[in-house]
Amino acid sequence: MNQEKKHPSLERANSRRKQVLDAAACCFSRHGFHGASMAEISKTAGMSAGHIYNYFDSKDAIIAAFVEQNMERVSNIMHDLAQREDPLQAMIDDVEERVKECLDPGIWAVPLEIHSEASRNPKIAATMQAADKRSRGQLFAIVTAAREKRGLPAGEDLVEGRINAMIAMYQGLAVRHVHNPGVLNPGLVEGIRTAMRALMLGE
Amino acid sequence: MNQEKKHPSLERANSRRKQVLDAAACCFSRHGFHGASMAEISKTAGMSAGHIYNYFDSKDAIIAAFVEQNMERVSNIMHDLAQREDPLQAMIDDVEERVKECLDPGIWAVPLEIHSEASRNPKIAATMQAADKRSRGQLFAIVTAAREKRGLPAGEDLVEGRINAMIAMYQGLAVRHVHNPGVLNPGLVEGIRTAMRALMLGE
Amino acid sequence: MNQEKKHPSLERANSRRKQVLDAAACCFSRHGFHGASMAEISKTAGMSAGHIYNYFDSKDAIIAAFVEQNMERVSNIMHDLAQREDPLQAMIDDVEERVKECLDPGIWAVPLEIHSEASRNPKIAATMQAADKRSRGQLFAIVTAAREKRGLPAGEDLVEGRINAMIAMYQGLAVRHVHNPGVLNPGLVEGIRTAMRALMLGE
Amino acid sequence: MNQEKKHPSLERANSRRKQVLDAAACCFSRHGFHGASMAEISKTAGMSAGHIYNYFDSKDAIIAAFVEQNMERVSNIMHDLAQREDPLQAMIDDVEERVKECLDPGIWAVPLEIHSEASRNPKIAATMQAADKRSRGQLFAIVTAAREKRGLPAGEDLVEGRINAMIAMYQGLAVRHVHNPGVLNPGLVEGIRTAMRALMLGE
DNA sequence: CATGAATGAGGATTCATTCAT
DNA sequence: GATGAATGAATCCTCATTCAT
Repeated sequence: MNQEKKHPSLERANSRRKQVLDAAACCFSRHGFHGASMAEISKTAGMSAGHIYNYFDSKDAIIAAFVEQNMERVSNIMHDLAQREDPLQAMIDDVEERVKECLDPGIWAVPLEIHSEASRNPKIAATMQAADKRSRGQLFAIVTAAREKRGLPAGEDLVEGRINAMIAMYQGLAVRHVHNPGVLNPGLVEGIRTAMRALMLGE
Repeated sequence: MNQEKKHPSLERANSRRKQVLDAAACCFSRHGFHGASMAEISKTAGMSAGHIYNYFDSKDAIIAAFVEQNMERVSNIMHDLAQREDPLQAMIDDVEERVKECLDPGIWAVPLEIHSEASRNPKIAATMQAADKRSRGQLFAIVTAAREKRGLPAGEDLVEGRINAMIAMYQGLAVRHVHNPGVLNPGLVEGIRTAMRALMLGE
Repeated sequence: MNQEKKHPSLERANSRRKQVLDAAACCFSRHGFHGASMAEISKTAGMSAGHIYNYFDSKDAIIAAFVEQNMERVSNIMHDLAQREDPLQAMIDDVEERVKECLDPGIWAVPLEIHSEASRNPKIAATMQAADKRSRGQLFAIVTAAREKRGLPAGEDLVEGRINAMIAMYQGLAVRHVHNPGVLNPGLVEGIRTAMRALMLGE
Repeated sequence: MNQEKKHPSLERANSRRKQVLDAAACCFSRHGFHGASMAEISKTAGMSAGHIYNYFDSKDAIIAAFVEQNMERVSNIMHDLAQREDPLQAMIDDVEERVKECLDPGIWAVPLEIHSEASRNPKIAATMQAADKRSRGQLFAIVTAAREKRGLPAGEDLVEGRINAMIAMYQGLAVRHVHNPGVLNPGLVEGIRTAMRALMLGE
């Protein structure tokens, strides 16, 4: 992999890579993965098309880098959540913040493209599934423990089902938002919170 | 639109169109909209690439046909729902059926692709937004009436927010499933139902 | 050749052929030879695309038919000219009529297309060259005789050169007119006549 | 326009553009605009088909470049003519040179194709008409002045009509030559000169 | 490190032509 | 006779990728 090619100055290399990733994020969210040409990305990144290949093996490799980036971000959220005194309540309290994240194109528009891209790129799909599994695992542990602590039913199927419902809701939100800017109506946060309360704290 | 070109035998024409649509659904769900070439679709449909253009103006027109197809399907669901004696309860009772529909690749895998495609195709985006708006409107009327009948709070924002939460959940389910085949664990339906109960019947 | 295929009713066949040729003339003059599809021609002719092939072997054969049609028309003009008492004077007197013919799109637009088509179709080119040669030959005889009768110089090179200059002028007129509708300004006929007088009657 | 895309080495870019233009001229004159494929042009130009698009937006753009090229050439001729002491006599003296230019396929064969293409490409047509108008305007001024100087009638209609006759003759020459290689018989130049003399110097 | 010229495979689309009915 | 469904080759054009400089 070129990504592991030795670049004399690791610092400069990382800066360049970030430059490319940022430019790509911008282009992808505007025109989609297939719609954004390497030419456009290179222009946005302020470097020549050819030079990008010194940092990424291929266009696919760029999206792979996103998946990893995203994985890390989610993992951090999980970690923070685990630190909270009452994770379940925290998830409910944080609904507004989380919803706004979902509706922030800068953050979520690209992941949507990634989902879509995963359809046709098995390698991306595998990476994504792994990341997804890991996140669910983290959540599972957190939720199970928290529910047990509260004396709520915490069967494996039950917890897993609720987690999946929750993730679906958030991801669905992101998906919908891309082309339905009106989703963020005043009642949305309350609606999500209502569902979250039932999912997390309900019998 | 070629779709409106006169084909002497309406029957045959519709059969051909369906043939193409089915093949396209298959190819799109396997390789995505851009990843599926007309050559592949035509081979799957069992007809020449050129001939497809007798029924669809362009590749884009094929996806547009999906949107309409889907629109109709959703509209039917709404209509049926409106007929039910207790629509809210019905939505909860039908969760399993609805969830399975969402997870049926034949039905939903394509819509994910559609969302993604809408990012770069304004025409598709417009069609989708219109369809979406219409569905939400139908749902809104049904839910508002049903909640009022039960004496539940039915403020505009509240109802709209819950409907959006619900739709997000279902759409998210479809999204997730594409690359997380394990979603359909035994607790999922119960999880969704829990959320639905809260959203529809909760104060 | 299909053109020689036996059609039970020769009458009907000829009517059909004319139908196609007329439609083709219309389509060619609007969109050019390549720009006019068989589908368009068939629609204009009021018969199915496939059926045209019962009368013409190919699209090329249609244009070939034009060349012959045109050949005949020109040949008739020559013949009429030869009958005139004073052909040279007649050519000068008829300038206006001839110029208007050149500027009548219905008559000349297609021949321009034919010229253009001949560039890439050697068969057409050969037919055209033959037709052209024949016309020039007829003209040559007429002009030589008439000049001799008047006691004007009538050397082979001289006559041929003047005939070529004259044909060029008329053909150029047709060419120019297609996209320069303003050519027909009040002085044009006089200009052409001035040139014609010099070419035909000049020493 | 890609033609205005920045190419660091203007020199190389122009060389490449010329390479393409030359190849295209060759291919167009052999097979016509539609008959010449980009593949053929690129092979003739000695570069890949894709690369041509770095210099020309489209096949159409190539023909547009010809029109401009030709416009410039004609404009130069006009300019030179205006400098001559006796432009009218100059036009007569230069007939041979001009005729040979018309019959040089490298120069004129393409314009015939252009005329034909203009039929279906309004953009090309507009460019051509503008160029044509400009040339006629230049000629008009030159001829009017020269005729007045000589005391010859120089009414607007008269001059315009003669100019049109003259241009038609030259353009027709080009047209004819494409498929009538024999036009350049020994008397042709004299024939044209005879006509020119009458048009320019005749009462 | 950096450029951008150059490649060439691959895509959507069109259309003359054929043939079963 | 007449249709139009069906074919498939050919066309223009795009774009990820390579490589000489």
